[in-house]
Amino acid sequence: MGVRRFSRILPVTKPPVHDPRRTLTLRDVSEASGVSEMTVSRVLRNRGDVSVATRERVLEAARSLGYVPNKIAGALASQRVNLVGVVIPSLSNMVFPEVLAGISETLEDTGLQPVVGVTNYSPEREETVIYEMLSWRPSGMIVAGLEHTEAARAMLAQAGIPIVEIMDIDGEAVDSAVGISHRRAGRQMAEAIIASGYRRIAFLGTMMPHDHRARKRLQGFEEALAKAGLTLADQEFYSGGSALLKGREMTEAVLKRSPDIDFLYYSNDMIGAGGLLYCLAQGIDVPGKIGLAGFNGVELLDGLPRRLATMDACRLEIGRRAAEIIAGKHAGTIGGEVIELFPTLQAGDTIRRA
Amino acid sequence: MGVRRFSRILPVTKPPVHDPRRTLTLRDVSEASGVSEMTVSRVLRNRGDVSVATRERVLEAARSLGYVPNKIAGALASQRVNLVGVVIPSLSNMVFPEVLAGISETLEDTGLQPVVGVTNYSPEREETVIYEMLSWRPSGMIVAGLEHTEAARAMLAQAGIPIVEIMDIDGEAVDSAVGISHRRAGRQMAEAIIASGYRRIAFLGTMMPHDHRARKRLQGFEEALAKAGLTLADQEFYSGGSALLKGREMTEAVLKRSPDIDFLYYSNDMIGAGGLLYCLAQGIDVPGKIGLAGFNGVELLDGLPRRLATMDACRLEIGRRAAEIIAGKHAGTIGGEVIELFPTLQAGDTIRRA
DNA sequence: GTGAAAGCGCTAACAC
DNA sequence: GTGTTAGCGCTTTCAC
Repeated sequence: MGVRRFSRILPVTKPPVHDPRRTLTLRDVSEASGVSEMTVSRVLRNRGDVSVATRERVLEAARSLGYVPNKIAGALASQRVNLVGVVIPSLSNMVFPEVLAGISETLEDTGLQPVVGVTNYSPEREETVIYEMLSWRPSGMIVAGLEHTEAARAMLAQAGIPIVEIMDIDGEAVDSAVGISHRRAGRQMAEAIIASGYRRIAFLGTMMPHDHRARKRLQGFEEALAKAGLTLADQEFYSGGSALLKGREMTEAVLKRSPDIDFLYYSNDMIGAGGLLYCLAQGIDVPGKIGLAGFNGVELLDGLPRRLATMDACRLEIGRRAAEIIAGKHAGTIGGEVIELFPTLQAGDTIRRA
Repeated sequence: MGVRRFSRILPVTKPPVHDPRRTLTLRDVSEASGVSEMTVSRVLRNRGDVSVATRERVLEAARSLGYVPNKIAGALASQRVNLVGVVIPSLSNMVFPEVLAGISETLEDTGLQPVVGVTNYSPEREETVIYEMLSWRPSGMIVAGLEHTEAARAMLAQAGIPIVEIMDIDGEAVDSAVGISHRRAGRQMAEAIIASGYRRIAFLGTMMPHDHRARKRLQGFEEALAKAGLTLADQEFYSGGSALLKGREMTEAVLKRSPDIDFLYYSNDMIGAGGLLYCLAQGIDVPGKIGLAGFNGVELLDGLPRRLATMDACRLEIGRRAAEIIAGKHAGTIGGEVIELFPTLQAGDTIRRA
């Protein structure tokens, strides 16, 4: 962004607010209310029987002092931490916020709180994030993907808490897993495309060595092509920048280079949307002359002039199921669960009816 | 999403992995290495002088055991927590992930870690999130917006740590603040629009009673209109659903209802983009017959057939500055800073040149 | 360069 | 129903 910015520091109009004074403790509430620390603790946690009178006195004291319990001390003493670590590669891909939404929603009435860590698709960064999270002794961990460093896998396996790897099931899980088979998804899309009569098929995707799920989709896609005696007619990769714009640019590049292409398979909906806008602007007959498909089923597609073919990645459901496993809602099981979800192919308006 | 899904639970192929055994402690490392707990602690924190030999022995023991330090105990003992609470209204509005990126980037080499909480634009939820976060005794808090419940303000003020309210500076900050004046932003956009000769101006926005910043922009916008002797010719509000789609629908509704409208001001870029796509599809002369403008400067706009006029909200910069304040990089100040950033108006291709 | 003792602020377990 | 005691696993401080 080559945008110039100006800033000024306004004069301080009031005294500094955060004098690092000692924060309040149970003892303070105890003294203010004339009730023992232990009973104060009970009131504040709604544990055990406390007379209404004492309870009121304690709550009043706590409220008027502005007491906020120290969970660090509480967690150390009780050996319980109401935190669930969630490790994802990115927040700018809307897929992950949606998974998070599913997790939060399900965790809401369990007293558990998700804590998010972002890895930017870097295995080393992931290892660090996992280490940092485990050092807070969370009640469970939800980690995107099945591919981790040796050390990360070892730490997770050692942690003694439920671990759920999400999004993908094509591989070996540390403990539990909830996701779809991306390889199968790629295969299915290829089969649908071939069945609709397309033959000169190109792939356009991200150049991210660590996006294993995109890689597996492409792999499955090529497997199905091979079974039909086909190979990819062209490929184009990108990294960084506005996905929508990259989609336009890559599409233009591919169509200029290989004018006889009749199908464009994108590794995600955002670049697919860019490609769709480009084709429409060029007056290309979609899906007559050229068909298009993406992956993810993102909400954005609803607003486009034509509905891009895609596959729903079951994001919300994945989040929910993973959270349920952590919350121990699957009675009778103690880890080791693998839940496969099955995405639906939405043909939209960019694949010819077979 | 009316998508059917199927799932099955695959048979467990391996023994459950997370038997909740006791996790390792410093003592375990101490015993395994034959070095005192204290020295082990020093090695693991790189504190004080330790002989190379002992250091090696300790690290080897820790590594082979797979020891992960317990930060809960560490934090309690040292009274230091390397966490920074970040409270934002939403993750699905790309604005906030970008602010987060700025925060993470700046915090990276300070040893501080951001922990994110999401409020869904609910003041009560915000109060809860703030309470929960403060109970972990973070080193600082970054909170979106200046409007909070009484209790939330009180807690923040009491916490004894640096508090930075971000995004907005039109109001009273608890401690420090970094943001732009949304009222001024609305005013500026209105002035630009009027200067370009538009007169029949409509507003299209979210119906979110707690989106104070959108409200302030509209307010500033109307002020500037009034100064020019104008009032809004029409308005339309929405909530929920795909913003891009809503943008199309709202635009259609407004243009049908008020055919003489010559400008559409959107409260965010996403609905603005939907409106733009609608106008282009209808063959409306943009910006000749109708002008359009949004707010935020989102990356997505780069991929659209035409560049929507917008104002950059300085998201990355806001994140960076806020993090710098928390990290204590503004030497000589102890809170109470207010940093105003000045967004740039990007006229794009959807406002007539004056 | 290394170790021993005390205690961070809470809660589990038990007494009364 | 309420209080007392003993830690939780580290780090601080001070001694050696």
